[in-house]
Amino acid sequence: MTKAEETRTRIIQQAADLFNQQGYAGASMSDIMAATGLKKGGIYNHFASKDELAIAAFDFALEQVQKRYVRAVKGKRGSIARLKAIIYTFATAPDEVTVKGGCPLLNTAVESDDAHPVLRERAQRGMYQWRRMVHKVVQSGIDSGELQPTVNPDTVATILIATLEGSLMLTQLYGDRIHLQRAEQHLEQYVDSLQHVDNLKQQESSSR
Amino acid sequence: MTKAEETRTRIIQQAADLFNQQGYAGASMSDIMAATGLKKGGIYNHFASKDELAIAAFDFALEQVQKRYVRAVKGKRGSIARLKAIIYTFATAPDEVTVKGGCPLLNTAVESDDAHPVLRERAQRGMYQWRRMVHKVVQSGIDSGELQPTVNPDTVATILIATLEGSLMLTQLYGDRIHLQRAEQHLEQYVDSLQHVDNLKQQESSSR
DNA sequence: TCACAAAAAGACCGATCGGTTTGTATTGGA
DNA sequence: TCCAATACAAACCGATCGGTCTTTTTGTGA
Repeated sequence: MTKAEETRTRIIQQAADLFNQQGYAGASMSDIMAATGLKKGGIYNHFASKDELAIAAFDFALEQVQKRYVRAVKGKRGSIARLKAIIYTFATAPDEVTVKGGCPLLNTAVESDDAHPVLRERAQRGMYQWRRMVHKVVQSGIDSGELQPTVNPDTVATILIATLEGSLMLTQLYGDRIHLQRAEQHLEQYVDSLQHVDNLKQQESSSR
Repeated sequence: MTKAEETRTRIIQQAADLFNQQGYAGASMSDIMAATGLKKGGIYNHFASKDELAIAAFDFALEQVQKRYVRAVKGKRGSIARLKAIIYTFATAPDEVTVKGGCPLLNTAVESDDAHPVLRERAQRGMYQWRRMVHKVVQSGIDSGELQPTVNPDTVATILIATLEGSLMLTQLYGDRIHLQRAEQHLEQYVDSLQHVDNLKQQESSSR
């Protein structure tokens, strides 16, 4: 990696933190200059505009987050175990050093309600990928007979993501992890309730 | 109501919409001038600063939202019915004309993650009041024997609010109410599961 | 090692930010 | 009805916004 590429990624990392914490409108180029230690010329040499940097920063932040889930799911077998791995991964996200300021998907989705259609579309796509991941895990569980055939994968995805994102918001608002922990426990029960009755005999053997 | 008071509340209403849609940092005084049709002098005659207006707008938006819940809960008897009324009230919030741009609590909580401590504290207090409302309904249900004594009111509050707020975020992100509807259905089942076993015989009679 | 391309600094730009001041309608009570 | 209070408009303010351009510094391949 050449020096220029190093600088570019350094800018992206710092900007990702700032945008995630203060929002796109709330973080100024001056803030990014202060965080990176670079002057305007240095930054605009790598990015044509604030928009371009914001998009690169969002993509970076999302990639960091997604990597954790792919890793967590790969390490488990069975859809129940994988769903629980996703829940656990989200619940322990605040411990990670990756990107500060909470879930970039939630933050961007809420801020770009109205303004900034490009970021909004980015958030939609990122959320869709997450939904699809949950969907696939659930569907394979149904196909293998591990989950009840009446389970709706789309509904599971909505409930899982909504509860996790909502409880993360509460945890961040109060600076108290209890909300995320309650959601984690509740969702584990919920996931267990999707289990096919024939498989219930083995239920107590599952753990992290 | 004198003319001045009328103007003041008109500014607050318009500003509440703008701040809720674009965020505190994203909505400028010029935006508010354009929305109200007033010039700077006209606005600053009623509010000392953008901050003061933002706080007044948040308080107004929150009050509008809270009124709906108080009304919904008052119209029902029994904790199960009341919890379902809260869920239904939230799920149908997008239909209301009150304040545009989603839940002011969620928006403010997410944006004021880091910046703007005053609004953050306002959001904390507003969220606390909502949590307390759910808590009281659950507690009274436990006391009356309608709900299982092992139910934790704090946990119910967290799950309810997190799932609703999270699914609202999804609904807003995609412009699709299906997420809010799934959350509504899921939470109704969840609320039913809190019911004391002795009362299960009457369960099918409950509705909106 | 040297020369050249690329990276970063620094000065500068118009527009817009939140906010103030001063002048002018408008309102409402006597 | 008239006048004082006040609501509002209009012009103005320094600071900061995102962005450009020129100059200087720095990294790098021949």
